[in-house]
Amino acid sequence: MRIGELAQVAGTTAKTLRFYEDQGLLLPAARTASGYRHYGPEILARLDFIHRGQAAGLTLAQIRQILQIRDSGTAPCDHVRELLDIRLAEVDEQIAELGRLRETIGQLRTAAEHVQPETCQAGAVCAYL
Amino acid sequence: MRIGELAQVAGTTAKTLRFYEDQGLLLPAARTASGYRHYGPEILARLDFIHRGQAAGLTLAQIRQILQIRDSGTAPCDHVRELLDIRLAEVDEQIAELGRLRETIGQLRTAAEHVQPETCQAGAVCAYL
DNA sequence: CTTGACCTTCCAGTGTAGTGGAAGGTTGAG
DNA sequence: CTCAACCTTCCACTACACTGGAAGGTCAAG
Repeated sequence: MRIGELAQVAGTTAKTLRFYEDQGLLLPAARTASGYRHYGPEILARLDFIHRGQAAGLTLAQIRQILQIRDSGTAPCDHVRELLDIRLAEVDEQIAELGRLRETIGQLRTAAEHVQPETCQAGAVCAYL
Repeated sequence: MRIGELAQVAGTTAKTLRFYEDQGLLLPAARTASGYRHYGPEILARLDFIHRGQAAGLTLAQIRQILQIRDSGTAPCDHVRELLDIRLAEVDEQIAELGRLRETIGQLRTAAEHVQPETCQAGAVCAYL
């Protein structure tokens, strides 16, 4: 499979595949005599893994780490569990923070509802933000 | 007030103040004969406004827009209300999305709990991600 | 008068995950 | 043989809000 075909099958772009290789997420592809990359179908599992990792909100750096453990011959189970725990805690924190932000903005918006333009004439930029 | 002093009083850095001026958030500061910026105390209300806007999750571009309306002599009330509404919807959407992500990751983590390393030996990168 | 803290401008880099485009080589169908 | 469609590398750029550092000018205390 050439890079464009793989990109189409995997639902990405040739540009992104080269980028992934560059970033160490894909091992350097085999080349034809003329320098074209060519791939076997087993690469699809790796790309699917990358996509699943992204769907779970892992960074490419984290995904690369898992792949490198895998490539070194070790099962990355423990590391993956650890990353999922970290990610879970991060998401919980983000949700909590956004909840607080929502509260703040909601209050500002409520206060802004009943303000007359005249009140805005003060020296401040805006009375209710 | 010189820029360093203002930065300290306002809880920011001189670098950031120059950046804000550059970005159009602060009007060009008056200069001394030798080229030093100097500020009156009224600048503090503007900086506080910028900080409140950031705390509400507005981008500097949005804050600049409000300030420019203000600077043009119009009360920015309507625009601020509109921005708060948009921001509220964005935050709600982000919270919803993070909730879905949390669900996904939680399920992956639960599934990963009871996996034996041997299961990882399959051709795939990782059985449970 | 010197020294150190302050100020000036300008250029470059941070992190994330790519995207855009130029310049040039290869492939395969007609 | 030609031509479009594909491939290659390399460099620059996106958004966001700054931050770092170089090179040089200014100010105030001692």
